[in-house]
Amino acid sequence: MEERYNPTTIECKWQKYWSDNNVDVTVKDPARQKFYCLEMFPYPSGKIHMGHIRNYVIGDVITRYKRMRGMSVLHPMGWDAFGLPAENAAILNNVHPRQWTLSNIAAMKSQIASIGCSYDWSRELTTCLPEYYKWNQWFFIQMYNRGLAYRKKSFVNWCNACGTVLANEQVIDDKCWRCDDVVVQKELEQWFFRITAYAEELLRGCDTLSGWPEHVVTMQRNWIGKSTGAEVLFAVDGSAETIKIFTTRPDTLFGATFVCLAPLHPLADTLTADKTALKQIIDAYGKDDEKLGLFTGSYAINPVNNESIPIYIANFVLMDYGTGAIMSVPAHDQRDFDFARKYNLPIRQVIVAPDTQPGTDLTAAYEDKGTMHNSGEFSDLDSEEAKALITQSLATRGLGKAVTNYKLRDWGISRQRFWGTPIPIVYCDTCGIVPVNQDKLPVILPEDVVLTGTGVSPLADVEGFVNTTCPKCGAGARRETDTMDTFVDSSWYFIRFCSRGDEPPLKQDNIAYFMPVDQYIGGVEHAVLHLLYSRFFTRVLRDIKVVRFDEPFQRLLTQGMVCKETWKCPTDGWLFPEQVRDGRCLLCDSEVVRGRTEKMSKSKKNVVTPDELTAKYGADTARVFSLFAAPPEKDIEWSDQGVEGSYRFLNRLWGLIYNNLDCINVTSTVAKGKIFRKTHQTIKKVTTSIEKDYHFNTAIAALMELLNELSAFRAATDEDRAAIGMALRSLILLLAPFAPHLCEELWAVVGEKPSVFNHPWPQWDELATKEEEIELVIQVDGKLRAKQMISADLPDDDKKEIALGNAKVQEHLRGKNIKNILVVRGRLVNIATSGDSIA
RNA sequence: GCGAGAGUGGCGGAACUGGCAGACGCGCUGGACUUAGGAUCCAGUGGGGAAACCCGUAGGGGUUCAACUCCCCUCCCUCGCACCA
Repeated sequence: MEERYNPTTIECKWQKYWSDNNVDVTVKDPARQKFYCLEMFPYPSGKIHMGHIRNYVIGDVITRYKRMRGMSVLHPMGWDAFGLPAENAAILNNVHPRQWTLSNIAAMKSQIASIGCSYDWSRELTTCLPEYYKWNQWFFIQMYNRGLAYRKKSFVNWCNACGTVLANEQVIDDKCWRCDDVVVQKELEQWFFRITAYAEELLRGCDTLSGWPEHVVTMQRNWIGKSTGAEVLFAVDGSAETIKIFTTRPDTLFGATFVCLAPLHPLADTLTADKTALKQIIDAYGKDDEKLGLFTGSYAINPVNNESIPIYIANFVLMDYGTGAIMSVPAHDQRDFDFARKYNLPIRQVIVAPDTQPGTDLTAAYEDKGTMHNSGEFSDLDSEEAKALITQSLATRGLGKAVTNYKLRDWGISRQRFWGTPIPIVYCDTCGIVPVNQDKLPVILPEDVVLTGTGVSPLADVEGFVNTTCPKCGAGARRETDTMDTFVDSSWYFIRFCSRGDEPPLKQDNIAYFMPVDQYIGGVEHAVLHLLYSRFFTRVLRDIKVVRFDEPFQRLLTQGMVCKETWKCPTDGWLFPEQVRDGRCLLCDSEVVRGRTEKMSKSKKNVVTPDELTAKYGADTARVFSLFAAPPEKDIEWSDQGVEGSYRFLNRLWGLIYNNLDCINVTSTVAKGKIFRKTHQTIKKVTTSIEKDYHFNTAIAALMELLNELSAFRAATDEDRAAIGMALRSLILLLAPFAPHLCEELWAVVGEKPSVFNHPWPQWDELATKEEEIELVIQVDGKLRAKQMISADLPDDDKKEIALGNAKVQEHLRGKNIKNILVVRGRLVNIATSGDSIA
C-alpha cells in the first residue's frame, strides 16, 4: 500500500477494471428484486457541467447501494440527440448535425466515465439513429390509426430565433423555453397528439404519484387545469346568432349585466361595425396592462330572465379557453367589476355573504359562496346548490349544459426543422393523408441537406425525400417535411432501456421485469414538459398493449441546482474568482462586490468545470463534496474550501487504514467496546439516511464521525485491534457508493477480492448500538440544569432519584414544590415545580 | 394576487414521533511539528457575563412539564401559476 492517497492512479485502475469485468452490466435475475434507477438523459451539447455531475452521482450512489443490497439494478444512460443546437452548429461551422452530435457524444461519454458512474453501456441509446427513431414513427402511426394523432390548421406558437413552432408547454412567459426569444402567433397546418383525450386520467393519476415531490404534482394538476361549470347560450337580440359562454358560476347568472367576446371570436367581426376600433382591441389582446372593451352595439338575451344586456369585445377574454365568450357578473367577479366601473355598466348583487344584508355600494366583487338573491325562483337558496339547479333548468330548455373544461391543449408536435424524426406521412392527391406502411419504417432522414435556418422545413427542398409514391394507390405523392418535437423521443426512452441494444426494443418480458422506473432523477425544469408527455405516452402504450401499467415513474427526485458565489466589478462586470484579490479587481483595481450565490453559468463567470476538479482532486472528492454539501433536493453552494474538506476526509481515511494495517486480520470473539458500538451505530445511521430520503449529507457526516473516533482511538489489546479491523471494513463498505474508486482500492488493500460492490451491505445489530452508559439530562421546569453519567439500564424510578439527588438540581429546587417528574426516553428527566414557596 | 416551500452560529448545513439546539464540514483562534507552512496533527469555537447565570432557531402571541418542531398573526426570501371566467 502506498503511503499517500493518489486518486489519479486509483481511479484509472478501477474504471478499467469495472469496464473489463462488466461489473456494471445489468444482471436480469427474476429470482432477485429489481430496481430501475434512471437519471434524465442529457442533450449531447459536448460538455458535461456540474449540474449533470450532481444528477448522475446521486443516481450512481443509489445504484451502487441497491446493488450491494442484492438487487438486480438497471442503470442505463443514453443521448437525447435530436434537436436544434446541432442544426445551428451545422449552419455555423459547416459540419453535418449527425457528425457534430456523435462527436459530442463521444466526448461526453469519456467525461461521464471519468466520474466513475456505473452505467450499463450495453443499453446505450442515441435518439437520432434510425433504429431508435423508427419507433417514434411506429408509435405515431399507431396513434394516427386510433385518432390520437391528427392534423389541423391553427394558430401556433412560433419562435423566430429557432425558426419553428413550440408546444404550449414550451412557451414560458411568452418566450421560447430554449432560446428566450419572444414567441409570436402564426397560423399553420400542424400535427397534434390528442393528449386532451387523457386529461382526466392524467389528472386522476396525479393522486397516485405519492413518490413525487408534491410541488411537481401540483404543477401537473395546474397545467391540466380542470374546472367544472356550464355552457350557456345567449341569443343575440334581433338576430339568429347565439353566443355560447362558459362559466364556473352558473349561480351568478342573474347578476350578468353584459357579455364579453374574445377579439378573435367569430361573432366579434360580425357584430362590430367599427373595424378600426376592433383592430385596436385585437392588438391589445393578451396584453396584461389594462382591460379594454368595445361595445358592439348589439345585445344578448340572458336565458334566465330574458333581460337584454350589452355585448362587448374585451381584450382580456381568451379565445382558446372555454368558448371564447363569457358572461360578466361584476358583483361577483373582480375582473368584471373593474370592467363595469370603467365602462359604467350596472353591478347587480345576486349572492349575499352569510349573515349579511345585500349592500348597495360594493367596493369590490364578492367572489365567495353565499345565499341567492334577486334570482327569481332560486332566491334564498344556497349558492352552491343553485349551481346545479340553474344548470339543470337551462338544460331542460336546451339553453345550457354542465361542462368540464381543461386548460390542457393538444400537443403540437410538428417542427419545421431538419434534425428530428421524420413524420411518417405521405400526401396523395387522390387518397389524401396516408401513413407510411409499417414495414417501410423507418423513414430515413436524408443525409444531403442544405441548412439555411430560414424557417422553412429544410426537408422540403430535398427532392429525393419529398417525392415518393402513395402507399395506398401507388401514384406519385409527397412526404410530410416537418419533423417531430424531440420530446417525443424522450417520452419512451425509459422503456427502450429495458432491453439491451442487441435485443428488440419493445421486448415484453424485459419491460415487464424492469418497468416502472423505481427512482427517476432530474431537474425540476421538466416538471410539466417531459414528465407530462411521458405519462401520456405511457398510457397510449398501455392502450396499444406495449406496456401494462399507467405510471412510468414510481419515485421522482428533483435535484437542486449547483450554485456558486459571483463577483462583480463596477467597471469590468462579472469576474472570475481568480480575478479578485483582497476584494479588488485585478484588471482595474476597483473594489469588487460579492454578488448573490447563483446557478453556475458562463455569463456570471462562476463556473467550476468537472475536468479541472477531477484533475486536481479526483472524481471521488468531487462526488463526496457534491453529496455532502446539501441534501439532493436542495440547491448546493459550491465552495472550493468545502471541496478541500472532502479531499482531506478521503486522505485521512487513507492514512487511517495505512496506519492500522496490522489490525485488519486480527480476530476476536469479544464483540464489545466503544469502537464496536460506534461501528454499528454508523451502519444504522448511514443505512437509514439513504433509505429514508436519500439524505447522503448526513450519511457522510456519520462516516466522518466514525473516522474521527477511530483516529482518536489507541488500541491496547487484540480485542481493540479486532474492533478496529471490523470498523475499517465497515467504513470501506459504507463509503463505497459515495467514493467508489477509493473504496474499491481499499477493499483490495484489506485483502478482499474485488469488486467491493459484489459484497453485501453491512448489517447492524440493534443491541450492539445501545450505549452502556448514558448522560442523563436533568431539567427543572424544562430548563437544562445538570448532566450526569449513569448506567443505561437503570429503571426510571432510579433515574428520578438520581436527578433529585443531584446537587445542582437541589439548588434549583430550593423553595419550590415539586409537581411532577417525567422521564423521557430513558435519557432525560424533567422536574416540574409549581413555583410556590414551601415556606 | 393565488398556491407551494423555506427562514437555525461568521458560512454550508444537523436535530427521530414535541424531549440536551448547533451533529458533520468550512472558516476562525491558540498550540505542536517544521528552514518554511496556504501541508499535517492537537485543542477551542452561538452571543453576553469574572462567575452564578441569562439570552438565543425571521418577529409577535398561544398550547405544553417541555416548542426549531404544533396552532394563530406579521415580515422576508425562493419557486410555480397568473386575466383560465
